[in-house]
Amino acid sequence: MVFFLSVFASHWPEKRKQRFTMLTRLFSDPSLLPDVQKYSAWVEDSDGEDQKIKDEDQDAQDDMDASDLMGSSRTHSEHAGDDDEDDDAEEDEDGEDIEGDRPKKRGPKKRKMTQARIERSKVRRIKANARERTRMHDLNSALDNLRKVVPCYSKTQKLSKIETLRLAKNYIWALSEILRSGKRPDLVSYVQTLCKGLSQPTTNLVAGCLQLNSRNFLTEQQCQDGGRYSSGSFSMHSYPYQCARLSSPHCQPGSNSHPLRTHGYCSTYDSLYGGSGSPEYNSPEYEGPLSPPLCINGNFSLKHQGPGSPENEKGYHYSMHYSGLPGSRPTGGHNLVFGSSGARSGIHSENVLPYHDMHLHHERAPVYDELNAFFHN
DNA sequence: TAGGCCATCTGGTCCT
DNA sequence: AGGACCAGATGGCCTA
Repeated sequence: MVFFLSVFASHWPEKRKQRFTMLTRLFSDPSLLPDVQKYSAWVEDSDGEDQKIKDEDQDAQDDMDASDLMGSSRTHSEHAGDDDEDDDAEEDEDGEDIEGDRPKKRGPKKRKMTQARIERSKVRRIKANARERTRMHDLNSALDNLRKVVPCYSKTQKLSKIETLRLAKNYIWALSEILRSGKRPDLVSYVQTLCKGLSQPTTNLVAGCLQLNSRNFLTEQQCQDGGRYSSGSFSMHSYPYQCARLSSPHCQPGSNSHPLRTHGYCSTYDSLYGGSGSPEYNSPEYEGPLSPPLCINGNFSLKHQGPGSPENEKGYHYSMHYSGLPGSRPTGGHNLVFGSSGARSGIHSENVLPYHDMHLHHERAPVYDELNAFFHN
């Protein structure tokens, strides 16, 4: 309390703010009533004329009605705000006193807070907190799933939420551009697109994941920041990328051959195009599947979700599918990377994981049939 | 130590 | 009345 007094006394605007917070908290917890009393005393001491707060605090002690405690704590917030307004009036308008004319309390008449109501309110608040936690956990779980399907997934060094969303947006954009143009993008443009709007660390990370020194493109990228994406973002350079084995050594669990494997990363582009990962890289920190388990024809899969996962519980489906041709081997639909055939792009069907390795339990979506048809034609 | 990120609590609002 | 969603506040943790 001494601390509060000293702080409040030395920082008046901050004091008002904290008083507001303090009020709302005090009034939301009857167990803090003693503090309410202290607070009231302090208000009297510090404000002198501010009798209103004290009176209302006393009311809180006497009545403790439900609206003060829970759902309609706004009433007290308003009063706190009113107090602020009064303070402002006292400070800014030098004594324009409207307090006397103002009714003490607005809105519907408050109902008496019985002990039972207090208890119900507490229980309601606890349940609401639990629901909110669950909701946020579900949200985070979904975000984790998103992290797994954007480039540069790592369990050990996760992208932040905002960066994950940005990268996902860019990733969708990049894939859309690929589908729209039907052309293989050059790596630089690909990375540029992925890194639009990302922070510098994430940009470096993505670039690193894609085995590209970010300095090679950062300047250009930054020049483009704030501008519109150009349809020419993906040019027609013929990079000799090949669709590496998605099970390539440096991306295999336990293989640890990628430099970024020190952070548990593996890149999509690297996987798809046969990055320069060299076998000497070793890291023991691989902890999960590559991100994303995707071939550029739009098929990707998520790690198998247990029956208890929120998505499964709620019947969500990530419709990433095996898209093999009828009668073909299951891997047939995966050997296309920015090209119309595996031969043309230097891809062979053995360069991708077997169907059962990559796609555990996904359904088939018409859109991917269309995409496959597009790439096959 | 400042700043970023995150989890949690909380109250408001809307809807059923 | 209660649940879902949202945003603000807060404190902890981590890193440059």
